[in-house]
Amino acid sequence: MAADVVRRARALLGRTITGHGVTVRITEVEAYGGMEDPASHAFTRTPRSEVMYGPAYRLYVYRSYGIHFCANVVTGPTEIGAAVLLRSGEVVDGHDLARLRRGIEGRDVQLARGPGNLAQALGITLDDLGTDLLADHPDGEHFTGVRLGPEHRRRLRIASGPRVGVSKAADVPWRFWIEGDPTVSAYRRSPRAPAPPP
DNA sequence: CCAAAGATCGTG
DNA sequence: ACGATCTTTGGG
Repeated sequence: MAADVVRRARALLGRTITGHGVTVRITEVEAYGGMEDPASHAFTRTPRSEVMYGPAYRLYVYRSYGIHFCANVVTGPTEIGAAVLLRSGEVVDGHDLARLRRGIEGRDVQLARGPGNLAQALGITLDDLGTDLLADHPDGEHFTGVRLGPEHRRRLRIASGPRVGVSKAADVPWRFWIEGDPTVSAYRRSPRAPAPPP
């Protein structure tokens, strides 16, 4: 369970995800342990988080601070509610569209840096809630949905640390990123979290 | 019914 | 350090 979502979180690093014409290589993620994890939206079962209890590799999307969307990969098993928040990525295709959606030019490392920015670059909204991220699509036509790319093969140097922005379980080191990658976001502790241990 | 919180981000 | 912005959640 806990080990499972962590393993799947780490396995998402280096893998690509395509959203509505933009593809990113995932460089930073956070694991959330579902009903056992006080920081998870699935800690208490509510309508919002219902898809988290469903089958693995579906998309869980929520609105953050009324402003952004955040995209998560549900990791199963069903009824547990575990999921992985996609925090940052490197845009590898659809740069123009990503720049347009983000309203910035130039600094491409910032196109999908941070979960709100990543979802925006991929064009992910609540309309995409529940999407099967592994469903294959007929090729030949331009694909406009959301899908994960093939599993990443090579070994990566992975670093870890506490999750960003959570007020509960604030010191659980379930944030994972590709060491040294410039697209990884900065750590920010929640102001509501209790003081860190010495 | 109402109040509060929130897995953020850009600016100052 | 702060505000934007709004949905969801939980308490009374």
